[in-house]
Amino acid sequence: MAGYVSEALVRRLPAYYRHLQSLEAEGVVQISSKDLGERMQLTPSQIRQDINSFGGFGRQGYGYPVRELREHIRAVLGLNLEHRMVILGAGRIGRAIADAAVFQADGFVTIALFDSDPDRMEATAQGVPVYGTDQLEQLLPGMYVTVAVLALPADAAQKILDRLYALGIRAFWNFAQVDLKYPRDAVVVNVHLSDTLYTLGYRMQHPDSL
Amino acid sequence: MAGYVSEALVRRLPAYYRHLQSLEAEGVVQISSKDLGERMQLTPSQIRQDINSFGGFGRQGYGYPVRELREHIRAVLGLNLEHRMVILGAGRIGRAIADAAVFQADGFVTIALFDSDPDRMEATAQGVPVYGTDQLEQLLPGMYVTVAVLALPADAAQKILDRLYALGIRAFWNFAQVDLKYPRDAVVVNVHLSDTLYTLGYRMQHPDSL
DNA sequence: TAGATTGTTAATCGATTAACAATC
DNA sequence: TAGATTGTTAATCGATTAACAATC
Repeated sequence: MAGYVSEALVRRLPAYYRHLQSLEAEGVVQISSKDLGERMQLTPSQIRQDINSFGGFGRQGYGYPVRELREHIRAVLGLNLEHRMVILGAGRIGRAIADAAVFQADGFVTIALFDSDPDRMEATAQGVPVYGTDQLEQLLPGMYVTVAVLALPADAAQKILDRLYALGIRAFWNFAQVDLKYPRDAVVVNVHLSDTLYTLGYRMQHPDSL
Repeated sequence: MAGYVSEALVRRLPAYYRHLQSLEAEGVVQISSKDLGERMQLTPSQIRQDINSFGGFGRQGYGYPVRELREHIRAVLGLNLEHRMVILGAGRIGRAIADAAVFQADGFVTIALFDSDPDRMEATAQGVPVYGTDQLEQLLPGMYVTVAVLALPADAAQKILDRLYALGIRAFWNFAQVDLKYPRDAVVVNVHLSDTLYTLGYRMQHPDSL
């Protein structure tokens, strides 16, 4: 089904984007499914299936054009749009995200942070302002943000999500170690750091598992 | 195949552990596949298949004992062992990980950080020391660490991994935005933050995709 | 005992791999 | 043209769901 992006492919898309970016930086202009597969640790067959679902990028006998393909995937991921973000929680994680140039380069710009601790109101190193969480309802409507980053304790996350949803936010990047409840029209992507650490613990004991 | 943990289940294991932990904290002593499935957003059928692969925890007519099951999964994940870690890169991410109590509670203890920038040699807020990366070969053997956290720029990560592998480290928790090469007896778990952000970008445009 | 819920087999679904004709 | 490599169909594999007998 051309145009349809399977759930499995959605998960691989960032890796495609990342590898095509480095290939482009290396000056590679075209690549075969065989070579790309080697680089990404995927079978050539899978690469062809995946890329084919975007439509006709390939040229028989030659391979795929790196730049075109990267640009297309960039658009599919929505990285050409500007995504304005607020960060809930002005601890180390929150501040690190606010100031990280990598995310800004991909269109995710932090407008402000919010924290309930009066001792944390100092702006970030890059000058992003921090406000009190009690000012959320007052300030957020004027900020025109579409994404909220949840960088606060697990027990505070659900309540804040509900408040933000009520204010119109529909996309959440969640760093709190908890599975949140949310309406069907919201999108939540979790970064459960402990989960990845547990996986490491498991794989250390079962090194042949992959 | 009892005893065999499928790759798909390995990915779900941290979520099982997390949910069983909260259930235990709530005082729930036993739970049915139906209720646990509702909570974890999995079908009861899948819950039964999953848990059954650990052996006979269930009791027909009653359900599963929460504490026993949580303890078993904890052991499967290797969280009863102490894992001594060093962190490469004493930036904000590195320091945040070193001081985070959550990871220590699960047995992952940071012994030291290493950085190549002389301006970053100050110990962390919790008093974990920082050393120069040039001292790695000298200091690491006496630290008895088994895990290395890569919290440094993408272009430095591969070289450091190679050095650490030569020093006997076989487990890596990688925060650098790059896919690393490593021998088959090493284990690398990636935390590609940008990747999760790309996924968010995609899902914001395709909210019905899940 | 009757009701609830597991353990387990069979059916289904989706994703990956293999194969090869089409074609640049 | 000959060689390389895609696009696409078919075969395989693995994971999920459905169903129900076993049993607490």
